[in-house]
Amino acid sequence: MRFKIGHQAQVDADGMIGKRQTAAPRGAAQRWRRTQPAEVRVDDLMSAAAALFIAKGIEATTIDDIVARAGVAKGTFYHYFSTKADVIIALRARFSQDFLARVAASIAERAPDDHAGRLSAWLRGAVGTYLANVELHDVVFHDFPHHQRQSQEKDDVIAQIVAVLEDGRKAGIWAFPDARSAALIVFDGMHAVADDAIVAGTRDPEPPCRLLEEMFTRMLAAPQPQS
Amino acid sequence: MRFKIGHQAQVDADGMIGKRQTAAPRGAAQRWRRTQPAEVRVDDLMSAAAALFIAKGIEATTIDDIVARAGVAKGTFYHYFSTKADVIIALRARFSQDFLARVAASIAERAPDDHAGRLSAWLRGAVGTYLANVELHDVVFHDFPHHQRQSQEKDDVIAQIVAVLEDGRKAGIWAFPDARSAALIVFDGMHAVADDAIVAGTRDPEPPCRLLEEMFTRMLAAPQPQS
Amino acid sequence: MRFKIGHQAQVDADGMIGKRQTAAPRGAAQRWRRTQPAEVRVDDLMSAAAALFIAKGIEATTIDDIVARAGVAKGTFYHYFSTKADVIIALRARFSQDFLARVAASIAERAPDDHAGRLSAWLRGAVGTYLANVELHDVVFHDFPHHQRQSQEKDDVIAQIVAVLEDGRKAGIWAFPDARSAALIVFDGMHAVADDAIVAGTRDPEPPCRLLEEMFTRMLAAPQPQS
Amino acid sequence: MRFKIGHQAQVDADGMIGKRQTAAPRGAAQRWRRTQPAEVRVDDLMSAAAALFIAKGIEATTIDDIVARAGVAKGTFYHYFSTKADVIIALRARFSQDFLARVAASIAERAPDDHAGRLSAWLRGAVGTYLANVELHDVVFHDFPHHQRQSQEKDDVIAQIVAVLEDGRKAGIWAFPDARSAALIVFDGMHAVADDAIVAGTRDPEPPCRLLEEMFTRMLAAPQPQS
DNA sequence: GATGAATGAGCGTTCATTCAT
DNA sequence: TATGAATGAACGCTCATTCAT
Repeated sequence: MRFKIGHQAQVDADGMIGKRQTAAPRGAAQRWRRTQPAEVRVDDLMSAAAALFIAKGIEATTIDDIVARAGVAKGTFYHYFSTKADVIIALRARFSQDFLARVAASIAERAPDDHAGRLSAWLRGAVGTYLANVELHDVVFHDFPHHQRQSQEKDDVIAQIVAVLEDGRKAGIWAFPDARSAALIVFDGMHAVADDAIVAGTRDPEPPCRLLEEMFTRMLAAPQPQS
Repeated sequence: MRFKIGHQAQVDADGMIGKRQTAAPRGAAQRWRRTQPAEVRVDDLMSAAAALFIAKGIEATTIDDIVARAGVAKGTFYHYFSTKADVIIALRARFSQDFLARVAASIAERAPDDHAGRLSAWLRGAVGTYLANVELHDVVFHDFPHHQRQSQEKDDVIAQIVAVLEDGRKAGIWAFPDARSAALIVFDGMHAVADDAIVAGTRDPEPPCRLLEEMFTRMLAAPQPQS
Repeated sequence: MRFKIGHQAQVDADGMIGKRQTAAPRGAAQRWRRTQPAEVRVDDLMSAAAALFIAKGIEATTIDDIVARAGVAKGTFYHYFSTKADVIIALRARFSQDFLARVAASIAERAPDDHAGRLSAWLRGAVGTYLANVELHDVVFHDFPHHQRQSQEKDDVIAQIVAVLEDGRKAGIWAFPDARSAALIVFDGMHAVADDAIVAGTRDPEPPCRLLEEMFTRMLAAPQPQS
Repeated sequence: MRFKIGHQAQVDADGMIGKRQTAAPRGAAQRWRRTQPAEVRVDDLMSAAAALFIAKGIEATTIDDIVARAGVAKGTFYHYFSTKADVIIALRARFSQDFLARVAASIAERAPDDHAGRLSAWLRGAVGTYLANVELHDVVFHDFPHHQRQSQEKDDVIAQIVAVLEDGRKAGIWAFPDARSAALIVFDGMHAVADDAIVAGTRDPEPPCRLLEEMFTRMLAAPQPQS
């Protein structure tokens, strides 16, 4: 099964975020057009860049490398991006949209009042997507110098978690002094534990997910009313 | 009050990590020595680099900038460091040593069996030091491309937290499925909340500290035995 | 009289190997084109480099010198050559092609069965071309560190001599234990005697040519059959 | 058997030219002296340089490399040599002295009137020494930029050959238009054929020696008087 | 839209050499 | 003699960006 998210990239059943595989290969029924729709060119360039960034690092990747891999001329790159940093920003946006979409899909499978289940779904969706795309994640979120402490991307994800948490609080099963802070701990804690799993060598998302579930369940649990 | 940590840097009462201010200016009683003890030269170079990295970013800082600020010739830089990246690594080590030392000092002020107090001390020491040195922290831990998911530096801090947590568990006041994971959540959660405080514009460590204390206290609390 | 050899360089009646002098100066009927055919740029760069190498030596010649003389930007140099050593290699190839062509032309003027004449033609062609281009020869064959004991260039020339010698042997006028060795002695002996002539101050090719002819004629002569 | 030549180096029975192995190792009966006799220091430095030049090439060898290998401080190098080129020149002189001495010894084994034998001895001595020391030979005679077409070193060897040839001419067994030219052909021809043997992969001096003997014997042979 | 030759400021790094001790 | 920290001019090379076609 394959579902399309946004218009730039797609997430397949394995949670891989990456180069779009056009169902109908270009040039099948028509002659090879040197002129491609902007969308396709942009996508080719971004995918080429992503692959190279992952393989050799951002700094070591030159525009020449990117255009060579994308099979276009140097000037073409500058038709679509004004700067190398531009591609990274675009890549970051694409990554985030996909992450958000996938995690949202994961949450949507649970009943609206299954708060524990929704948190668990968030964790499983997030860890799964993260583990499946660490290299790209690192490139767009860490290797890019002068990273922003504050970013729209992170804020969007935090908002997503906050929504889940607030619902649980309203239902009386969770309690916390500040939803945003709790969400931040959930988000960064998730990354920390997932990273550790990677270092440990396993890419099986189950163990870190269970761990995170237990820790955060305790952290968020509303004090039991005295009977 | 001023206390010396290690031999390369020092942390003063304000928690600032940085350029050593020599009490007795060099050359007081003697002629200006072109030749300085290696320690001093290295320190000068590192401090100059740190200041520039913070001010203009790593990439934008040239070796020329660094040596100009340190008041030495370009060759001298390469006498002590083999690469620009070398300084960053040295800076990272220095930062970590100082962080560790300061937090350790903070913990040491509490009684060995005051586990909650020790965790609180860790949090306050960590948040305080972090807030006081974010710029340098960012430079050495984020702006440097190809950061390591796994680093000795982080591991050392994690070990420090693990020690505190294990003590509390042995005392029966805390429970958690895995000490290392708990420590990772504490460490990265601390950064997340502190970062948020910075974005919010306040550098007062008190609010984030309280928040973290409450969240982590719940997360770690051992279930109350049924009476 | 001027005849073209290959497409990169030419040898004029004086036997000078070097900068192409375009008959019709570029831009005569058209506007000055910043963009030149690759051939022309490469040629300009190589000729500028050759002149400078001869004048100041390879090491002392900087890329800046070369591009200044060629009237292009530094980047342009690296558009066509990947390294300073690259130009030298190209220069070497160009030199050899020209040498080979010129000597071949000299030989071709003699009758195919005039073996002594062909050897003489080789010697005269070789000495003449060599004396006319010693400086460039030295630069590309001696001043370049890590010269190869074995080179395609030398082998090509040796093959040329071997062909002449073998023809003479088949005709029964020459005898030698090993054609390649004989050719090597002819080639290096030629250089040695020509060098000595240069040191002696004369650039008149006649005396060394006569000397070489006599020596090699004796060396190669088949023993006279007893009548 | 071991015989000493000059005061700087020695040639052993195998014809190896290289680092002096002091019979009585320094420091045997005495304490290690930081201060060494100038001779020893010079020798250590030259040998260290030679080894490095052979291993990594002249350009790639830095003064730091040399002093590190010789086990002295940088300043010490400049006590004994004023320039990197200086060492090469010294190495060249040492090489030539050894070459000359060894070949002279080889010749001296033949009777003064055994002209063919003396030429043969020269060839065998020269080829043997050359093959045994090609790497060093290349370094000091080829890899050094701006080589001199005319050098005292080469002239000395040429003079040695000239002496042999003239003796043979006076004895009436050889004839040639010019002794110096003949000697040059012998010298450079020897190098050419020896080089070819190296490329061919054999270091057995016998085959090239035989070849050279035959070629040069014919080249030099006085025409048989008509009976 | 697409090309790719040309640009040139800029940077990290090297290393022979000096000289105060 | 011997040291080795300090020097700093010099250089090769990079690469993002432009623009005429």
